[in-house]
Amino acid sequence: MAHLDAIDTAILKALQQNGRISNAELAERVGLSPSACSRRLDILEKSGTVTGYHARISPKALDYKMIAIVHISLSGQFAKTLAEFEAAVKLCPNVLVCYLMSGEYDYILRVAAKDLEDYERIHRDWLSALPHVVKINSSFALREIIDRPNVGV
Amino acid sequence: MAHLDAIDTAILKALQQNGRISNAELAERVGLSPSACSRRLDILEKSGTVTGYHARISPKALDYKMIAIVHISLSGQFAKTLAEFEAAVKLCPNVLVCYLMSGEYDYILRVAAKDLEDYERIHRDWLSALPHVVKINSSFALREIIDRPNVGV
DNA sequence: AGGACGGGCGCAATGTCCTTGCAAAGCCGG
DNA sequence: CCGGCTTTGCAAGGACATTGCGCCCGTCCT
Repeated sequence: MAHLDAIDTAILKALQQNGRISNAELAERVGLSPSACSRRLDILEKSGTVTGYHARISPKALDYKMIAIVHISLSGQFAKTLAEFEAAVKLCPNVLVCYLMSGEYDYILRVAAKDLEDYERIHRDWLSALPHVVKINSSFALREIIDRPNVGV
Repeated sequence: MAHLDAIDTAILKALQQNGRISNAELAERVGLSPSACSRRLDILEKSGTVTGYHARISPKALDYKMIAIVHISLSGQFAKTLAEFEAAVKLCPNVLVCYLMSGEYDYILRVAAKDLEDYERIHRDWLSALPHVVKINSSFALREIIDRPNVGV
């Protein structure tokens, strides 16, 4: 992942906002010929600077109407304890985000569910089954105020 | 936003995973001719089912190395209080996610910062300036375990 | 039951776009 | 000042997106 100049940054910004823009328009927007732009983007992708392109789907369309924020504490902080927990949590497809945190709880999760009944199932079959957990605290999102894909977009 | 059949769902799933796939390959993947696929996608976009396409950039490349989770309590739950807070929080570009929550705190925020100094600036200039706030609790992500763009991908 | 209607499909054509080779221009170090 | 490296713009060939058109199938109404 080499150094990024102003044009690279412009390419990344444009694709953050519209990831399905054509290469021709992207080139025009950053002030480059299409071929040069395509080659730069190719480098950005292969170097891992661009990690992927994803469509954002209206959650209602997919029937995931519910977001839960789950705080979890483990029974210890040994590397093995953390590793086992993390390996297990990665298997749950409803967990969108998981961070190891500073502060009162060890992990914070963002979980998507179709409804309360679905969340009850996820909680029972997945979250409660995670290893080394000593405390789970679920809160539910009442309303989404902001959900930006990236900083400053 | 009309009803989605199996092919629509397949289109959405494919574009969730790779939002820059060509229409030709998308069509092949869902078992449709390119023209039919293009027309379906057009409908999905215009109906608001697909809300956008976004490149995912390695946070390190953009120098945002730090994620903070911020819990906030307000001085009341009146609609006007909430509305004023929400209007203000939307203006901060570093706030990636904001939910109105059930539970102990009123809002939960996910904030991106370049480093601790940058976060201190955001906290001072933005978060502390939000109206009606009576309590702010910041925790920092030590490590990212999962960050999925969508459910089940 | 039969015909009219409409939604959705595939095919084909045209215009646009992506990609790769190539030569020239810029940049840096020796 | 020169040689090598990088990156650019241009051109060509092949792939792709889009739109019109005719067809098929399911539905509704008589």
